[in-house]
Amino acid sequence: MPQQERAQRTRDTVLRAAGEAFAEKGFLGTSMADIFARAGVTKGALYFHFSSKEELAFAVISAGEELGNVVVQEVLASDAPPLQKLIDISIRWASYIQTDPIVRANVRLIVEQGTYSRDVPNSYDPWEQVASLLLKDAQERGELERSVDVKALAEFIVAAFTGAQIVSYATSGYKDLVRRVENMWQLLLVGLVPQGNPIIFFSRPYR
Amino acid sequence: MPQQERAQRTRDTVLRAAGEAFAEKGFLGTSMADIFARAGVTKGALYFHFSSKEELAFAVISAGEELGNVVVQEVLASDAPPLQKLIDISIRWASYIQTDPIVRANVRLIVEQGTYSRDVPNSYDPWEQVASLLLKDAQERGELERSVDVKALAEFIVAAFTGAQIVSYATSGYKDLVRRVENMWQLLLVGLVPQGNPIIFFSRPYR
DNA sequence: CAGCAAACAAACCTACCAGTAGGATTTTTT
DNA sequence: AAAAAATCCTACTGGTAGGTTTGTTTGCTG
Repeated sequence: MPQQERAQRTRDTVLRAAGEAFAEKGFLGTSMADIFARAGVTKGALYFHFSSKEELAFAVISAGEELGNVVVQEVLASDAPPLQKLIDISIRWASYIQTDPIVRANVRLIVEQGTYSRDVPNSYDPWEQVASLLLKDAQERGELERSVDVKALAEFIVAAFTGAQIVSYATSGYKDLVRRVENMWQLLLVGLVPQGNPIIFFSRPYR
Repeated sequence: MPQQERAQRTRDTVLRAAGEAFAEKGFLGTSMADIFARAGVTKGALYFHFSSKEELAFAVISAGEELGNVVVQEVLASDAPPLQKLIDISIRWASYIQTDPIVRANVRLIVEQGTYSRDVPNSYDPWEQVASLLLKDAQERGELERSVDVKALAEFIVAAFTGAQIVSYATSGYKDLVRRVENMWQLLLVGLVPQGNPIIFFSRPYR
């Protein structure tokens, strides 16, 4: 990794510029010229830090994943009930998608999977893991119907969230994403949460 | 449109080849050379029928949409109850995605929206319309909880289906798509269908 | 001040790509 | 069978892309 502060800074600006460009135009739609022009950096400087376009893309993906991990860790550390935690994670991640170029690039590059030569090992799996964990916890505490197959539900929640993101991007440029995610939870929870459990609040703002 | 049979045939093979290529590699990932090589046709012949890459892509999208319309019309003409119709449409469309290159290309090109210069007017809307219609019908017949906001539900169903498709592609190349869609319905219907209504069957095969 | 990391600059290379031009061939029309 | 129209073919063009090379300059650090 870079050994000077200045280097770290340029690396970061390149990464950010790449994030913006990839988020807007996708991997193949973005040229290296787009990126280093946007970053205000020369070609040489860029290639000093990232040896290829793919490597740069993967760096963006990783940076996005780290932000995801932070969100998950923070929410898990809170003292909310498990279902509430899951909802919080989804909505906080949704608002990250709305605002952070790196995160937007992350989700777009992941959806585009297959345009790269190597392929990332299943990027949805970690989210499913987290969801499964929390759902299982909720079920044990009687806050989720016992008849529900936790794994299947986790799978569905991740897919439904992904779909909300895709459709929201296409129709409103992510503007209505948080609303869509809240909508998802309202429709889902009707059938899955036993009567008499506490109402779940969608407390905004999240950032 | 072509005036000779021979021409119609080459047009069709080009369209099919383009569908396969776009489905596999996306719009920007596909070169015209990919397409006419796959079709076993020369460049000139291709450009006689389609004057640009974008036009070809839009032709593929249209062809896919037509197949979608056929599915919808066929199911609407059946005598199943409205919710069952909606489920049938979703599952039949899912199996089209699994098997038909043109349909696969259609969904991929639509998700990629934004890589083209012109943009298709909201491609999810027609599906939402159909869903709304059927859900409203179901609600009036007492086969759907009265408290449900039909428009919000339709919106969610379309997004959730789209998500299932995206995730299924990334993880299994569409192999588990039908299963995922069935899973979606099972989880959704629990809370939305009043007690005592007929059980809904996922009768396969659909083709 | 010596040595190395970082950044700049510009020319360069190779591959590929969308699209075009104009001629050849096939089919239809007269 | 001749003319006209539709279809198809080959070679070519202009441009862009990712990435390399070479050489120079700036800044940090010991």
